[in-house]
Amino acid sequence: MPRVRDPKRTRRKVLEASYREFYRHGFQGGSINRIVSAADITKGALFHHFAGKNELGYAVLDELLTPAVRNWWVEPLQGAEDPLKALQGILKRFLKRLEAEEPDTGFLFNGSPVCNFASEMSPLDEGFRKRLDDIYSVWRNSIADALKRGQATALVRPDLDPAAEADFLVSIMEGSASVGKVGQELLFFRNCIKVARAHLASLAIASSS
Amino acid sequence: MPRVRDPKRTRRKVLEASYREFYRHGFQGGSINRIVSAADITKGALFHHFAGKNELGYAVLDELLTPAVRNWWVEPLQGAEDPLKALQGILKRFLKRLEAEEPDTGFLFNGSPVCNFASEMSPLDEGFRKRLDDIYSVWRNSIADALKRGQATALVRPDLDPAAEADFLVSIMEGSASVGKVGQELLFFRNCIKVARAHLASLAIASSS
DNA sequence: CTTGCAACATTCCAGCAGGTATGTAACGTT
DNA sequence: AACGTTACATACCTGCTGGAATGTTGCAAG
Repeated sequence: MPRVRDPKRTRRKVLEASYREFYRHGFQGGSINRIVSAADITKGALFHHFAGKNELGYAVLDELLTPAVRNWWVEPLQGAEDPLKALQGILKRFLKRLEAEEPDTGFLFNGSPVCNFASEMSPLDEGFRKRLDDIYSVWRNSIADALKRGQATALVRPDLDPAAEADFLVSIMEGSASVGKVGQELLFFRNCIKVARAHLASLAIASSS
Repeated sequence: MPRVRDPKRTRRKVLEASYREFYRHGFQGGSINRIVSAADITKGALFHHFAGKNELGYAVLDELLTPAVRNWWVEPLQGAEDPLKALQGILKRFLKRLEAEEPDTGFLFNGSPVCNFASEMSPLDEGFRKRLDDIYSVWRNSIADALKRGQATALVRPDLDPAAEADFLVSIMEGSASVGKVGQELLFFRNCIKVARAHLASLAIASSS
């Protein structure tokens, strides 16, 4: 019997336990029973807050992963005057985080949460596909818009296609996460980021100063 | 009862049906029962040829996906005198294949088979991780070696890191497959390949001819 | 011609999956 | 203080999963 009632907190616990479970075992491989015991609640509580496993996955995407993308990419980019510098900064920040995280629970071992959902569920369920499409659209648009602004202020080469560059960059991020988790070595990520940063540098208008 | 006995053929049928099943539903989401009925055999036959579900997945990696990577990347690269031209050719060939495939069964909807296995299973099972690590190592080494040869013959800029470039390229291929399958539009792949080809072009030694 | 094993086919099963039905206690409302 | 609703808790259920056990038949060697 519940000693104290705190629906917001309960919902949060379920959501975060679900995130960890799905991150580790995948969505289909993730177990409701394990989520329940990890969150230290009961199945009745879970199904009171969420209609089913799919809705639980949707909520993880909507309420945890979408904000994470906003935090990592959208916000840093929309406030920046030099988009290329901002992108370089994001990559640097990302690498620092990789170096700081402990094994087994982080990016280096489990890859990108968004990409994992996308790989597994987007061909299987339209609800997942739609939400993932939204996430990637926001992500890509934030980069493309920043590059466009950079072109307008003569910081970025005018001959390149901002949308194509954005697609390319997101692919690099998600691809390196998926491939890198197999080898589980930081060097792989360092390599990808090194080349990506050189590529970014080549997008600037060559200044003759 | 079996009318004709053809163990090689039976094994092949199981293997290919398993590949399709795992490609569509993932490994954990893939069902042995569906494989059995799709291959039009019985469960006894399947377990006669394969010790369990994991071994079946291993066999798909070893006998189907490893050869595919060799065919698409290793062989074209090891016989080429100009590695950059060869890489451009592979990208062209890949795009042609994307344009030719029918919906729902192909790359555009289901992504890269190797990457799907990697995303889902490499953190969960060491047998999978090891095999996937081998596949990616072969892939990356074939690119890195080709670039090194290009440096030796003064076709590729000497200041770049072949291993890092290889890691970067593989990430692009796998990343675009994972992200692109969400949107299911050819334009995304065209964009990625366009930028990738421009990047490849920038790796050549600037000829003043 | 039989004998033996490989190549299947058939049947069955324990376990866990997601989900439901129902019960009960906390808590805001009037 | 009585009531109704929200927020849980407990127990249970059906379906499917991977896999084991056992049965049967083709086929090649001796």
